[in-house]
Amino acid sequence: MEAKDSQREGLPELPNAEGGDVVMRFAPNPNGAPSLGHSRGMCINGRYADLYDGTLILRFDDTDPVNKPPSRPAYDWFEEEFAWLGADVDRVLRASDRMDAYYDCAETAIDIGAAYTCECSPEQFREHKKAAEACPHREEPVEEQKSRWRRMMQGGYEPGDCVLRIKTDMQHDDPALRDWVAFRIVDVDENPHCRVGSEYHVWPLLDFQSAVDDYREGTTHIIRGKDLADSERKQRFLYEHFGWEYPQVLHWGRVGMHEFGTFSTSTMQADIAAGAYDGWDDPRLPTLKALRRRGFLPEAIVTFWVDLGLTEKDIDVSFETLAAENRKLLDERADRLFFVPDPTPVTIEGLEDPIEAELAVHPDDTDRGVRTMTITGEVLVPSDEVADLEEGTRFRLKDGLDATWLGDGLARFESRMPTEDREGPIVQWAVPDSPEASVLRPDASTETGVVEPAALDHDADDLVQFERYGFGRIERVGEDEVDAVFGHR
RNA sequence: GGUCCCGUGGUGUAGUCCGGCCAAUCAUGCCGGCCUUUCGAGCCAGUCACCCGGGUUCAAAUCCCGGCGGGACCA
Repeated sequence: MEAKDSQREGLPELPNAEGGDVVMRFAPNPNGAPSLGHSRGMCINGRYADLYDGTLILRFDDTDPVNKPPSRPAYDWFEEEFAWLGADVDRVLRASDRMDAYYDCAETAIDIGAAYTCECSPEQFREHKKAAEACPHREEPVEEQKSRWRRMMQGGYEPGDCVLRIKTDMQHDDPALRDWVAFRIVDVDENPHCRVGSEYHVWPLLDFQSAVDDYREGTTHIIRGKDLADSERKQRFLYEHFGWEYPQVLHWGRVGMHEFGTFSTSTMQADIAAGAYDGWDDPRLPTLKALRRRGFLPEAIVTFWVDLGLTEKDIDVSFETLAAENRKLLDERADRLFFVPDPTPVTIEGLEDPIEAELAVHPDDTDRGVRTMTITGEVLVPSDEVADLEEGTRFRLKDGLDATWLGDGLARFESRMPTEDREGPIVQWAVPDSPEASVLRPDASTETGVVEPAALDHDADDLVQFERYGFGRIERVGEDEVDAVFGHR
């Protein structure tokens, strides 16, 4: 590492990682498609695991079938997006596969007097909490606790009638930490879990499940949102009961993006269900599916997050910053194409011979060849580019010819390319009978027009630049038409 | 109301732990210019910041105290 006054390169060092054997985990709830927000966790955890040659775990914390019910396809989506972002996941775990381990821990906790079963109603316990006094169940003998736990496990309680609590400190300054709930009973007939159905009705809460898994998997470093700062304080009580060593924790603040607002998966899920969006890859959504669809490269997303680093500030970043990262990469890679939105015909008068226009596939790399289009007298141009042209104005059909606007869909040929000087605007164009094209815009509207024939040589998923229009991704290439999705300028 | 976290330009970010080389970094944005067979890229220039007030010190973005502001969790 460099001296302290040097500019930071990449991520800061992980604290207490000298000994190697770094184990990082990314632990989402698979209740929808991974969002840009999730990708922060994937990128940063992935990068650290890489940097320290450590282990990277993808762990699904899917133990809340009621409030944040996981969704079946989301598990695969997370694995796919993780791979897309270029991270090597060493292990994939699902909390819902590990219920026996949580139960084992619960029983041990009861045996050693670290946990107790509590039949207080939420209201009753709130009173105890407020009064900083133990509830009557806390001090009952272990045998009584075990028997109530058995009753819980055997289905002898209704949801809410009994929970398992971890003993902390009923006088703790922060009431939220006083004897927190580790397990509760769930009505799984009403809320079946998408993977294990109604097999279990006693479910661990996140703080317990996550703590146990972090220990069992040997997690050395946890990076999580500072909204979960209380989790650490809660979990430390559990770790102390068991004599475990708590991992290093780093926090980051909430991230929002001006253009998208929230990254909330639950909100997106609800909006999609309500028909407000066409699906998880709707271009209006900040999901990785949508961004990929718009032609974002994983490297751009990784760089974007690494640049932001790990700050505890709550920040609102601009989509433009992400687009700028992507543009840097795409500018070099994307082949150029002519797209003419909302075309209107223009007749060029005074053209004696057809003009063969040569268009570089990439303006900075002649090795990539040219496309040719022949202008014979009529071209298609974007309506709004000629709408305000005054009669007598010189303009240029880009890479084609210079002409003078005569109004009313007529223009007079002046000179072929290349010419010495240009005056007036540059206008995009296509030849008649060009393939039709549609571009899905970021607001989910569709812009239709024509595209140069060379577009038909592209394949779905190719990333291109429609000159003077923007970067995007080809979504479908048909016999004589092309669908694309707009990414950004 | 309680507990905790955070305050550097328009947006992010480096620097804060270990005070001086910080009249403060880099990116993005914006403004202007150059270049240009793209409204992309590139080049040049400009714009804009250490929340406030005290204190310590020869010296404070950096340490201390007090405000103010924002956020999270809990109630």
